[in-house]
Amino acid sequence: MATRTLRPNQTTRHGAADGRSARERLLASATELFDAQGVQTVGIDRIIEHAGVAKASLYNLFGNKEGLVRAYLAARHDGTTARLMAAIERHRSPRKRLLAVFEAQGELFRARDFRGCAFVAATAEAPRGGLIERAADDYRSQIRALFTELAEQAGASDPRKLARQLQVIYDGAGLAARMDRDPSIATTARAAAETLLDASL
Amino acid sequence: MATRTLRPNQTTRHGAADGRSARERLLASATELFDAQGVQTVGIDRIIEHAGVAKASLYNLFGNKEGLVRAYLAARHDGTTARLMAAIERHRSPRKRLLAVFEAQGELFRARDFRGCAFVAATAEAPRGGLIERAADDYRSQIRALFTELAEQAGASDPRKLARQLQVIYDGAGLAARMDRDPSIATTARAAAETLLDASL
DNA sequence: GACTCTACAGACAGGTCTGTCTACTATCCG
DNA sequence: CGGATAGTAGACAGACCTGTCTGTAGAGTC
Repeated sequence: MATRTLRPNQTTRHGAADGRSARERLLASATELFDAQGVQTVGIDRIIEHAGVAKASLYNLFGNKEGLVRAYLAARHDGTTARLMAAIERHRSPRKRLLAVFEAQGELFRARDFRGCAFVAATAEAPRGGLIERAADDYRSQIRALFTELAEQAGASDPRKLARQLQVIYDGAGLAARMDRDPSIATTARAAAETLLDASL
Repeated sequence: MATRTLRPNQTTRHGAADGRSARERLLASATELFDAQGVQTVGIDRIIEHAGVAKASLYNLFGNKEGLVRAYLAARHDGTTARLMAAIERHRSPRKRLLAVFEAQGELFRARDFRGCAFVAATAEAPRGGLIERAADDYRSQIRALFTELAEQAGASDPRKLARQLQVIYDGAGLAARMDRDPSIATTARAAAETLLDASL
């Protein structure tokens, strides 16, 4: 009874022990594995083993694999937008608020386990027109709306055009950071954003 | 014997009939399916069925699935760089040559079957440090060298910095075109590239 | 005509995948 | 105590995966 802690995420039934519920452990496990190896590559069995959770729990909680993927993407969506908003809120001047997005992105890149945008990876092999594509569309339109608002407040003469340009840079930086395994691309992206902002006034 | 043309890619042995060898048909089939559904999702069986080729031929010609993926990526690499070079060579002025890259990219986006950069998709679920990642690295460093050369010739004060910025835009445009299913992003990218070029002189 | 090369057809092994199902159990709440 | 809740363990079906193997056949070459 005392010697029960065999695996890191082990628990004494009912999701107690480390305080995390089966749902939390599954989501954490899925996030880790999906990020590292991709949604298609990682199977259910590996996720539940790593989480120390029964397969039935996964299907009770998420319905099927796609449900788990959606939850994983939703959590990422919320986390990323929260991060960006927090970085923006640290500044008053519209110019600094806009550029703060690219600084927050740089912090993300520097995280040791950064493996690129989850939506980009997930949609690469997902069926077209499915729920995963929809989740990605939602995420992207939210980011675009954010850039449009920031561009307006910064006084761009054509805020939509600037917003599109900024999103291209945001996307490109995220992609380059992953493909080249080079977080320093964020400073390049910030500089480019600044130049485009100046030119748009 | 006369009624032998059942499937589109059917042949009368020895790669004759439609003139394409087993290798060509496999590569065309793999390209079509990989582009549409992803490297992990598409299995060997579907490729050979679609190509009208025996499984043994695939393994004789490419060794294994990874070999086929590499050939697919190599063909894409050559095709894309050739396209870009051709677009560049149509102009004399260094400025126009540089911007021609983004115009060529726009043409690519407008192709009906555009599904984003194959290297981005393939590396999303490929094992790290493997041959696929290597192929992507090669491709990217070649594109970077191209941008650096164009930036030098266009008279940028810091050609490397401009090249990195341009590659970010190039990457971001390709990603946005796929994710948003919107080829018009190419004109946004071209405009951004022009602004950055002007600012870099 | 014999030989070699290239290709086809398809069975097969061994493994992995998702998703379902049965049976059991610890904890909490009333 | 007695149920409800939330979980565990693991067998199982059915599909699909990669890769190997055997056998056959057309076409060019000597």
